[in-house]
Amino acid sequence: MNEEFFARPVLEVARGLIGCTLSHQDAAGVIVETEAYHQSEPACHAFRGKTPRAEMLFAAPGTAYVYFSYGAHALINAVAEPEGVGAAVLIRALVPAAGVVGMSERRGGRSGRELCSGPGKLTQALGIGLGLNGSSLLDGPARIAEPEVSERPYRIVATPRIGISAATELPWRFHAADVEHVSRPRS
DNA sequence: GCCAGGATCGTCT
DNA sequence: GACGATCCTGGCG
Repeated sequence: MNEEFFARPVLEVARGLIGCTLSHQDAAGVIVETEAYHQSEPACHAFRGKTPRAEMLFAAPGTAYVYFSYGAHALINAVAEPEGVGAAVLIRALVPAAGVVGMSERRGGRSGRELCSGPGKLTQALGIGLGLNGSSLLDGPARIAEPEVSERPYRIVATPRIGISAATELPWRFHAADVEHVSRPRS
């Protein structure tokens, strides 16, 4: 995994991250669901420019953008596109791959699908907090690695994004088909 | 198993 | 002063 991977158009990065592994400390999981956000559309925090919160979205590709949502949950994004462009990919769901015991402890004893099937759940399971905002996903505490096999193991489908009220028509959510561990829309 | 409602706080208007 | 890129709990069947 290198900076060039993240410097591409955000939609390509969002699709390309499916099947990659996100790790932090001794825990890791395979990414099976992502969403793309870009400064050109109103659902993106960078839509209104470089506000203090959104500033990290304009940082170097491969930077982690971590922020608090609904007062209680940390959500992690991978900054995409060349430096200076406000865009990032929200990691929405993982299939647990390593350190499952620790993940279960941090998730209050839950197991299986309930460990990582949501953006707030997976940060809690991996122990990722606000302190990781601005760190590198290439060589920082939390890292993203490409699959060991060259071929993509998952068939990927694109659907509308979840939990937003603006630009809901864009099919910028990507997830692995036929995988149980993706998050479920509240409908 | 399903649904309704509450928690909770940083950020921008 | 309102609003979220959400999750958990409790009530009911």
